[in-house]
Amino acid sequence: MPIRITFDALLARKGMKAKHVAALIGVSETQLSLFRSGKVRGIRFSTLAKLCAVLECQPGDLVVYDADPLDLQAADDGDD
Amino acid sequence: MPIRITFDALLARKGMKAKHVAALIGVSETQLSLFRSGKVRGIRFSTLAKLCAVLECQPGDLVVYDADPLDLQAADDGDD
DNA sequence: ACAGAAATTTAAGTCAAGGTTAAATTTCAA
DNA sequence: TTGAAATTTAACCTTGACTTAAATTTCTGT
Repeated sequence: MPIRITFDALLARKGMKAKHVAALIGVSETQLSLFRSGKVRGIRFSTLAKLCAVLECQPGDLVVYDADPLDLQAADDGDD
Repeated sequence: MPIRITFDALLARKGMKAKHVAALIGVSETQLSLFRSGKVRGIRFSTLAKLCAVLECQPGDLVVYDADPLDLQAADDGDD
């Protein structure tokens, strides 16, 4: 999966604990952990917005794309 | 919804037509149109990756967060 | 003004997965 | 070593990202 979650860097920079963030944005620790470790296949904008609000960041600070020349060929059949 | 889709700017910059992008990444024109106009509430990373691949961009170039001081208060009850 | 392409919208439907709670296990820091 | 933080698994619920189809609207060129 060429989409990588860069959550830890933000957390560290803000000096916050995941548990605290989860409580602040009203999401379960479970889900935040799954997101954090790249185990989710998508995200709702409502959740993304809350994360950005709490961490005072942009979506691009949480989710990045690792370019891969094979992505375009693989667009038709199933990827990830 | 504080998440805003900045798709049109990219499209124009690349000089591509939405129909073409839809065909390239294997997504319906319908869905791309809905995404483009901010009518979807989330996105799968597989789709996001394909968009990034075709448009040669980062997630942050497609999705931005408009900071709103009310977001944190609204985190508990329903937003969007 | 006309014609065709591109884009939007609505509707109806499928189903993957984002989300939850609960509980056990593992990791981390004082 | 002891408790808090984090991870993982499982079972479940519900949303909504997707699809196709078809009608309508907007855009573009001639």
